[in-house]
Amino acid sequence: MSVAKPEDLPACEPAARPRVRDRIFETACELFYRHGIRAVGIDAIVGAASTNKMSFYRSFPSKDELVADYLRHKDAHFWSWWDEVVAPYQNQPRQQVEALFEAHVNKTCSKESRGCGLANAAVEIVEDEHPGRAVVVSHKSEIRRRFRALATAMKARDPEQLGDALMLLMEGGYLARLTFPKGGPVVSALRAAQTLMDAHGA
Amino acid sequence: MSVAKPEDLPACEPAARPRVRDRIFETACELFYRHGIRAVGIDAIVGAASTNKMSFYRSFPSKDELVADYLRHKDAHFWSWWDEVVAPYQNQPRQQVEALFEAHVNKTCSKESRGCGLANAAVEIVEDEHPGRAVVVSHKSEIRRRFRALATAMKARDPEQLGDALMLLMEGGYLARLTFPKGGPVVSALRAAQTLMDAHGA
DNA sequence: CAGGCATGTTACCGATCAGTAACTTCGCCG
DNA sequence: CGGCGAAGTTACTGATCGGTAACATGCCTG
Repeated sequence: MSVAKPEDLPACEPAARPRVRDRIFETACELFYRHGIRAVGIDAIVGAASTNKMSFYRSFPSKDELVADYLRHKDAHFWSWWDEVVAPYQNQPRQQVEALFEAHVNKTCSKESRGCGLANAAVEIVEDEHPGRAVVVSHKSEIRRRFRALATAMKARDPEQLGDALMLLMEGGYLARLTFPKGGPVVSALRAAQTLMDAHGA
Repeated sequence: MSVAKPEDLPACEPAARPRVRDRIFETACELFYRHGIRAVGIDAIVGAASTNKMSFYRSFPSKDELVADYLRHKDAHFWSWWDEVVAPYQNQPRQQVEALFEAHVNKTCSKESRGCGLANAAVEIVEDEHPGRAVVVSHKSEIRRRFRALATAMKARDPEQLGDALMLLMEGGYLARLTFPKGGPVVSALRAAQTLMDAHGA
């Protein structure tokens, strides 16, 4: 592993892999999201990435580990999206939720959307031992935690109840997206969230 | 079922296949629901049903067609559940929705639950040509239609908006079930539905 | 008993799956 | 130029995928 002339400056990062690994990873992410995890094999990935299987296995220990990486990537991407959407409304939890739902509706209605990659993985990955399973579980737990925290911050009458309800609205939109070509019921998500927050006096 | 000496009454149904087909089908339904569609192969099904592949292909034209049958079965089962839950509350749409959500929460929290088989199929089946795809789409469309009809019947201020919101709550519960071992946010679904209906003056 | 039909058995097909070995080529840098 | 590492190439493994052919049973009924 660690090559780097040991004498001077061992280059903190492991030389930042040139490109093949990134090309494979990017391709895999798109294919997994668009067609599902089980539906996409290694051959399909390396084919689409214009490389070969050996180059793949030089960069990734196994498909399952690649899947876990894909899910970690989706997780990180999701939270940076969240933080970005929320940023303009410091200490305004209600506005934060509204911004989140507005952005969520837009994102989910776009024609490239296939819902939430993490949620889809929750359907496809059943085995507890799969390295991606833990990523999915902790992702969804964090969503619940954050919605409840927001509900608390906005002084809702029953914060846990409101937080859960908001999460259900969001997750439901992801799921519905898969069967309704234009998004379907998701379009009502923002107003539903507002109605709930109003009713909770927040 | 119907025995009937063949001399009279030629039994309109094709003699109601004895049992192998049913054994296979029942086994397949359980495996598909528990482990997912793509994760379960023909060999696994016939193995679990204590038969062999030939007997399978004498009863079903292909795996895809079996999957479609599985989904049609889930669909029929779902609507008979719905009608049953709703039956005691004729012309009381609000009570019908409450009964539906109460039953939904109970069902979804049970430890055998793996959410909604149709929704899970929406994740796994991406190809438009797959015979199961149409079943899933029409199932979800009908859910939306019914929720909107209920919202209309209860004279909600904005029936389409309320109907969609109720659907999102329900679908969200199915999805959350897959990551939260005890059901998670679903437990709040009934109260959320009530809050929404209250707010819509229904 | 004879016939017929539902089922079981075995072996196979070609395709694809995840994963590996051995060798060659390319491009960069000293 | 010489060398080294990253990448490409080809061929392969053994398992599993969906699906089929040919044949051997069993069992019920006429």
